[in-house]
Order: sequence, then C-alpha cells, then structure tokens
Amino acid sequence: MCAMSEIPPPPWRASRRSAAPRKPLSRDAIVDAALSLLDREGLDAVSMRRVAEELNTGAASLYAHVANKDELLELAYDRVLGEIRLPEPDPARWRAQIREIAQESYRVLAAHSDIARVSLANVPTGPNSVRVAEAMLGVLISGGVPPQQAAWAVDRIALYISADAYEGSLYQSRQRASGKPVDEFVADFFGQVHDYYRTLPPARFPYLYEHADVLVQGDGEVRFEFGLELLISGLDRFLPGAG
Amino acid sequence: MCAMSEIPPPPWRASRRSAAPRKPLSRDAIVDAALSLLDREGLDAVSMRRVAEELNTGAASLYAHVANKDELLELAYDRVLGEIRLPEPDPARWRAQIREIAQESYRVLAAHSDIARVSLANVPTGPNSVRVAEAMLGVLISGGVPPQQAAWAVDRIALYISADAYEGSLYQSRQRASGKPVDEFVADFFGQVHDYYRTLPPARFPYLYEHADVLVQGDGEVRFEFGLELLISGLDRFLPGAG
DNA sequence: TTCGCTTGACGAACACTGTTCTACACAGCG
DNA sequence: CGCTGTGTAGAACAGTGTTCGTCAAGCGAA
Repeated sequence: MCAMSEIPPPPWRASRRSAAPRKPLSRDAIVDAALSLLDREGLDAVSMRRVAEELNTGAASLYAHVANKDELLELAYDRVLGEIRLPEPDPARWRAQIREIAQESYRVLAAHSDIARVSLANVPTGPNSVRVAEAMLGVLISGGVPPQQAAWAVDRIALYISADAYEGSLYQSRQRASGKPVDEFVADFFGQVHDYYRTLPPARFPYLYEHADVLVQGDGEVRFEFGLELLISGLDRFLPGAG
Repeated sequence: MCAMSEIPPPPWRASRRSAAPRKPLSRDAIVDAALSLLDREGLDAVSMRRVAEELNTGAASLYAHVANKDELLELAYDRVLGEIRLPEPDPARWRAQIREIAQESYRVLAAHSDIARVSLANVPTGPNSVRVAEAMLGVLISGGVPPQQAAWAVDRIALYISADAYEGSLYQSRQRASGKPVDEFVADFFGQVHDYYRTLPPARFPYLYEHADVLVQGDGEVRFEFGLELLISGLDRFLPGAG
C-alpha cells in the first residue's frame, strides 16, 4: 500500500461507492438494520429503501439475501421472539408460569413497536416461534391440562398476546404522535371516551351510559392481565378432578 | 328543453365525462363501492383509485366526501357491523347469548373478507360498534357479572373476535390463492404442520413432537369456540356466590 | 335572464412503495 | 493473465395515498 490510496482515483475508474467499495451485507446485518429502524420509527417506516439506506446501499441489493419484504419481516419477528426468556417447567406452578411466559412475551413484543402486526399477518413458523410454543405447551401439559386442550389453549393464548400487543402498539404510536406525555394522553383519551358514552341516549344505550365509569377504568396492562386470567382460569374445568 | 340536448355538443365545449356529466356520488355510494370491491377481491384491492373506478370517476373526487382512506375503511367497517343481529337480553340465558353474539359477529366479519383488519388497526367508535358493545354489556351485567368485570370482558371478547376473524381471513385468502378446494387445502396445511413438528429434534422439543397430532386437530371454528368458551367460563368466579 | 359564487369533479403531479431488469465491479479459480 | 459467477446497485415499472389547481354545473340574487 502506498500513498496512492490517499488521493481520489480518477472519476472514470472510481467505484460507485467512493469509500469501502464492498460492504459485507449479510442476512443478519439486514435484519439488524430493519429492527433498528422499526424500533426508532415504527413498522410503517420499514421500507426496503429505508433499510438499504441504513446500510448505505440500494434496495435492490437486499434481494440477494432476502426473498422479499415479507420474509425480511418474518426474520425480524423471529429474532424478536428470541428475546423471550422462558422458565424451566415446574408442574406445581403451572398457572404462574403460563402467566409469566405470556407477560414476558407481551413485554418483548411491546418493546419493539408494532412488530406484533407481522405475527398477526403471517403464520409464524420460525425457530423461536416453536421455542415459545414448546415452553407453553410443556407448562400446560405438565401442569395437568389434557394435551388436546393444552394445544388449543397455546394457540388461543398466542393469538391473544399478539392481538393485544398490536392494539397496544397502536395506542403507543397515537400517543407518540400526539406529543403528550403518556399519563396525560391516556387521561385525555379515556376522558373523551367517557364523555362520549355519556352523550349517548340513555334510553337506547342504558348499560354503556350507566357504566361509563367502569368502561374507562384500567389501563392496557390491567386489561391484558384480566383477559389472560380469563383464559387461564377457563382451563380449570379440564383439569383432572373437575366436574 | 329542445332537441339540442340530443345531439353531442362540440368537443371544445364537451364535458370531461361524455354521458351523465354529473354523478350523484355520495358518501353512501362510495362506501357501497368499497364494500363490493372488498367482498370481491379483498382488502388489498381496495385502493382509492379502484373504488373511484368502480364509480366511473377519479380518485380525487372521493376526497370531497371522505377525509381519507382510513375514514372510508372505518365507515365500511361500521356498515358491516350493522349486519350483526342481536338478541333481546334474557338473564337466564346469558352464557348462551354472549356466545351467540360472538358467533354472529365472527360470521359477519368473516363474510366480508379481511375487513377484520381495519377493526384491529383502528379504535372502533362508529354507531354500530357501540350498538354491539351495548348488547354484550347488557347480556353480561343482567346475567350477574359485576359491571367492572363485564366491561373488561366485553373489551377482551371483542378483541378476541376481531383477531380470530382476521386470522381466519388470512387462511381463507391463502386457500383462495392456492386454487385448491377448502378441504384439500386445510388437509394439506395441517399435514405439513404435522410433518414439521415430527421433524423437530424430540430431545429439545419433546411436547411439540409428542403431541403433533392434537396440535393440528380442529379447524378454525372449533378453535374459535374453544377460546370463546375459555373466556366465558373464566367469568364464573366473578358471579355472585362463587368462591 | 344573467351574473357571480360556491360546490364538487377530476387530470396531473408528488413522493412514495415493492419488485425486477440489467449492467457492472470484484473475487476466486483455472 | 483471463474467465466466470456472485453480489452490488441504478434505473425503471406499476402501483399507492394525497394534494393542487382548474373547470364545469347548480343555485341564489339582481
């Protein structure tokens, strides 16, 4: 290497990218960039061009490593699922454990903006998806839930988690867009919903009108855990020794 | 009026649309066109240009009646919810009635392709949305569920219905795209999933491997009602006279 | 009737999107 | 050294939601 590399080469011999003419650009790097973009600006900002830009390249280059955008999003989703920490099954604590797994899953999904949308839009088949499913199924079956009911329960609970995480991300993006702090935003929002219910004609909507206050009670977390508890305690009657 | 209107005007004075120079083009007509397009070709086919084309006009014309695409989709969604038939609350049959409302809602959503996606993407505030909410809340409260738990349960059940209807529409569009008949499609799909579970290393995925058969048991309807039953029977312990 | 004004229609354009085509630079191999 | 295959990208295609500015039609008033 001599000093030649210090002065710019003549333009007609210059590579299209002046410095670092050949980037490594791997599948992993692309998924990394997509996730970083997702976390910063949300799923809508994740376009092939923006991801490529993040890597200082063009959109067409991504297609050498990834079949299409759907595959990229599924890869990103499965990478996110990899962050979920799972407990060792303990039959004595199966209720607490299924609850822990669900809460942990919700937390991890919520930590990555509206990534939950891709779990609803695609049938999850990635390696980390089956890892979580195995854990949930193991906890339920070793806890005494019959296999058939345990299998369906895993399916339903997973759907519930994804749906609620997605809904939660919607409120979060609305809150972010409003510019208000979280507390003020939810207070305003629930206040508006409450007022709306109170403007309904009580004759036609007696229950919504009457119970407007409890309808706006409880934030996203309380509601998530309430529904989760319904699903789990609904399994009671399938346990051995139940009517 | 003389015969002048029968002969075509000279081109330099001709209106841009040769015949029927002014269409009525109302909000309702636009929602109609959007729904018809949705039912025929799915939500992805519903673009402002396609809806306008359906009405023999340009996309820009729609914006005189509708703020943007989101508002149009919410209007279409609420119109769909209007098709849901609701029973008169009968406290003695509250379990059966909440089940009926949920099933009816699922049926109506499923009958309109992937309209359920817009219910997940937006906070539903339309008149028919509150109509269904009022009915569910009334059935639960008059059945003996305490107001707070009834309110949250309505929220959770509605989320569950939307999420499952959306997931169902995904499978339906996949099946339509595959060209196979329904029976063959689900048999193939469940067969593939089953085979996939059986290729997993049993040491690391003992439960999925062992119970691959029950995991692929039951179609969408069975699973929907199983989850619904979990949610409803999970309300038992809030009834007066429960431990 | 005729003049203005408001309302709605709508072609063109803007800034995007996912994806494909095609040319091309570079690495490893013979 | 030359050849070949792989990965890199610019350009282009067909589409998207939305806005701008123009223009026609209807209507109330003079």
